[in-house]
Amino acid sequence: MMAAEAGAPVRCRFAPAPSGSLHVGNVRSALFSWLWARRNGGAFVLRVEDTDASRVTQEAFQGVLADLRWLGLDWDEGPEAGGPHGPYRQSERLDIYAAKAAELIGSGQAYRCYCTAEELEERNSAQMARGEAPGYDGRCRTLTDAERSAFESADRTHVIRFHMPEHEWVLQDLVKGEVRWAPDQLKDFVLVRSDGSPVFLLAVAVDDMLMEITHVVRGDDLLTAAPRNIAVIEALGGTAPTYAHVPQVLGPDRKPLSKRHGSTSVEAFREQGYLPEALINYLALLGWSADGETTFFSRDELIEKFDLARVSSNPAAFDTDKLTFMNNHYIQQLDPDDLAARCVHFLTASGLSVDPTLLTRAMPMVRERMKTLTEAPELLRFLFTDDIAPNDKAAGLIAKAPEGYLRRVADALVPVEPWSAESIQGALDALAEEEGLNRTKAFQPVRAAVTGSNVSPPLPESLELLGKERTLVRLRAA
RNA sequence: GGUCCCAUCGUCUAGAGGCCUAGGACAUCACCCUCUCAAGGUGGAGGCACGGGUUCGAAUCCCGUUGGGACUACCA
Repeated sequence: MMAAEAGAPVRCRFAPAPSGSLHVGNVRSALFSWLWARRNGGAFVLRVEDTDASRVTQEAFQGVLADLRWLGLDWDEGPEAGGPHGPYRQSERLDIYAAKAAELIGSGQAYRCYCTAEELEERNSAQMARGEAPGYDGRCRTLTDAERSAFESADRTHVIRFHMPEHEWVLQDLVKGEVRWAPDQLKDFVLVRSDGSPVFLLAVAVDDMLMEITHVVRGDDLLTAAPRNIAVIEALGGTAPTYAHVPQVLGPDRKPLSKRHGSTSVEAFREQGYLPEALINYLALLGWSADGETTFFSRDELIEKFDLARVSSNPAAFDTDKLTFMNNHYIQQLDPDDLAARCVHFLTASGLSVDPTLLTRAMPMVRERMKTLTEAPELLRFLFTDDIAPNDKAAGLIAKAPEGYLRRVADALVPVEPWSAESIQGALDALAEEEGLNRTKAFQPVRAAVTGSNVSPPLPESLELLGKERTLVRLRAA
């Protein structure tokens, strides 16, 4: 149960089940693992736990890879990257697990167990009744050859069960600290099912050992699996990695985050207009902090500052408001070309035909107004369609405007040259003064007539981008 | 039931015995700025779960209680 020898290159891994898009809780584990690898100049290994092949589709598998790529969590070894410890999909490693299971039987550290489900259940409840910790009692551990063949000829199926060494287990966890289990707490467990398929406990141990993983960063729901992982690795003559069990990510109700809480997948956040930069920064701060003061970290700063030893051991609730705040911050950081490129998808998805040049020019006036990219369409709609039927509030504003005001605005704008935000504002202000209107009263009807909404980006800038022709047409139509 | 993990503002956290009349951020409230909406600025309210110890001194150490969570599978 010793950590990998000091000085050895750090190798971290992320081992998701390919169940479609990644859950943000898993992403945080992946991020911490990735950061630790990068921080130490080590390798990040991606391994896919797809032994439950029946439910794994190629699409789900690709979804996981796509999520990691979108987030910028690149892997040095794994599917599509290759590496010296492949294959990296567990479904392609079945013969390896079988060989290791046979090896354990050969060395007497695992055995065939013929107990039926009914028998196990019966003995379990008896243990419970006696106030003992339930778990396998070791009955088949000492079967004689004769007893074994009797079971075989009676057509009994068997599993391969690991003989858990009966001593105290001490785990030095990077996040949880020292955790101990008494000798009678950890019972013999199944390595291979009766149909010959490996169980998670076998596959993980074998893979972590063979892939020479030095640090396992994963959710603390697996904390009690650690001594069993370690036991199997040691039984196979390997050196167990160091573990870091990070607490679960909770929902607003403080229950472990799940689909129940709405969209929690990377794909969902992407579709809701969140930036990978924001998601990464937010997730990094969920359970970790550099100093308690700093909020924004670039990727390089995270790599430089991240420390598993500073990861909090208490569970954290996911707060969409804070993520959204960070998203707005990162949107403001993007240059117009980049932001525009990221907005295109959302604009076209809502049926707008986008002029790329115009879109880029519009970015400076909307970027501090967008909390998510999904807000781009409503903010910029007026630029990319001429169907600008006023909403209720806009209609109200137009109705309340002084008689003929919009026509006079149009007339006042006709001579404006050059057609720039500055000169447009000058013309609008001059007219407002003549009419005895303050800016609110003067601008709102124009905004309503030109954009169809009571809310829009700054008016003079909007009119500049829209162009004189379209502006005048809309004013006269209203 | 048993074992293990966890417990600072609503939320994320700083805090590793005196620097804490507990700091920062999100959210919230007020004000400022202002052509709408944002963004930005200033300020306010808001917390050490409870009870015992240890100590000159505890958010920090120990024990207990309470409350969450995980595990206890031929799930992972």
